[in-house]
Amino acid sequence: MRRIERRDTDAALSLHSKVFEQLKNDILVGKYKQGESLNELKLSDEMGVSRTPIREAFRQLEREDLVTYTPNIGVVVRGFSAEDILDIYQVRLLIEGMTARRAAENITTELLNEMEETLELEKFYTLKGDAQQISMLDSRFHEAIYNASQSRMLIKTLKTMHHYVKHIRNISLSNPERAKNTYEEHKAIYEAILNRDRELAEILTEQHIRNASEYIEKHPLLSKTVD
Amino acid sequence: MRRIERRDTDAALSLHSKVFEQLKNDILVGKYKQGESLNELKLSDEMGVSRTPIREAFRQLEREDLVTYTPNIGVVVRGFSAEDILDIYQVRLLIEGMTARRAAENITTELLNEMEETLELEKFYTLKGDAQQISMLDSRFHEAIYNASQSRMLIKTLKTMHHYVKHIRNISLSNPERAKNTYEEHKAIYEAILNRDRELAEILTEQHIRNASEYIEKHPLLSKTVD
DNA sequence: ATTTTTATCATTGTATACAATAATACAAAC
DNA sequence: GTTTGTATTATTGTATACAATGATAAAAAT
Repeated sequence: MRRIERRDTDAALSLHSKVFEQLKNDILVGKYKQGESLNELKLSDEMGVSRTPIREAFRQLEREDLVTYTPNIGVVVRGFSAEDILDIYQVRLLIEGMTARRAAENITTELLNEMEETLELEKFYTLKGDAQQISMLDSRFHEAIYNASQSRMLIKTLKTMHHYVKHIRNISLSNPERAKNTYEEHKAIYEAILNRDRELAEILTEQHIRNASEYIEKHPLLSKTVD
Repeated sequence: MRRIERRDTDAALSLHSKVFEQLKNDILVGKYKQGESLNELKLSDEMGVSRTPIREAFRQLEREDLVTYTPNIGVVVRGFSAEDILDIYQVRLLIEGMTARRAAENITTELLNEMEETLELEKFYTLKGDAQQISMLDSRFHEAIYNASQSRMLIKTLKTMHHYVKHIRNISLSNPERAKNTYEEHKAIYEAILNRDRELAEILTEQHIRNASEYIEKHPLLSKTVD
């Protein structure tokens, strides 16, 4: 039983936001399995909060497509399948290239610095072999590109998919060779964006996604259903 | 033990769902303008419900990117700009073609019938010149393709964008010539999917989006900020 | 034994009460 | 006049109470 507590560091966040993050994570790591229905009273008891923030989190999970909701019955977990993962990479392949192109056009110096710093840290932890940190930095790198694209729809779409991607990445980046390749590919993309080379940024990004996708397809843990 | 089935005719929507639909619509038609903050108590008073369903609707609007939320302060309307509209059509151009391709591969007879019926009605109302109905049927046509694609991410992404698109369509389809062209283009796409011609379905859909986009760009009402 | 009905319980839906935080107005200090 | 501090008010955040609906089990009817 995990209780949600207010600490000084996250005092700004409201309970319903924390409940949302918690439930999202729990679903993604498989604590709640596909088809399982979530009970408001039980959850509020476990988390030490009332039903109100639980319900508000449910409405968010519903919009993020992580649960399905039926009036007077409640929410059941959707989880995601191997097909969903392939789906995500197909869609990413389609739109992340364009996002990188837009980033090359519109990126601010602030975000360029953010990317540079992220890359340096990524290099450091890749040498060190810290998969957890690498995965986190990978996310930061990609999100910087999303934000740089200046496209509201691309940002929203990619960020929504991203919480699925993060989960997958945790597995694929535990392979040191894939981690090293990822760093090299990121570096090349960064330089293309730095040089405002739209065409190259797009091509390299597409290749990067394709590589990640191919790695996943042949990975035994990920080619099977993940719920 | 008798199995109890839930018919979809007895919609019995919960209040928070209705509040969500209402607020979404109000934002899209411009009742609440960009930057305007939404007051829970005021809204619950106006709508004759308590704050609870209002807040739950807020959490949904937040996830749909229609408002921005700040803890302890509340939500403010995001609205959408001319750039956002161009954004939407650029992203649609990128992914609806692929969606149609997938639909051609995976569509069920049930959805084919749905498309056919939609098209017939569209023809009827186009001749009649009922812009309201045409717009609704246009949405139905595209959503049938989304659903046929069997891709969870494509469905989610496109449907999320779709509520913006619907609003734009209401304006562009009031032009009888554009309405007629739209019908012809839909019919061609339908036949490509019916014949399981992936390539053609993709190409025609891309062209269809491109046409719609071009019409919008030169439309005086839509080339300016719409909030 | 099976089905139907009825009663009971569990769970969700909504309203309201209270707590915590932010916004505002006003007064005091400089 | 501007700024700072403080009291007041408005608004959001959460918990709880009650209502409505669905699920379940027992009883009655066939």
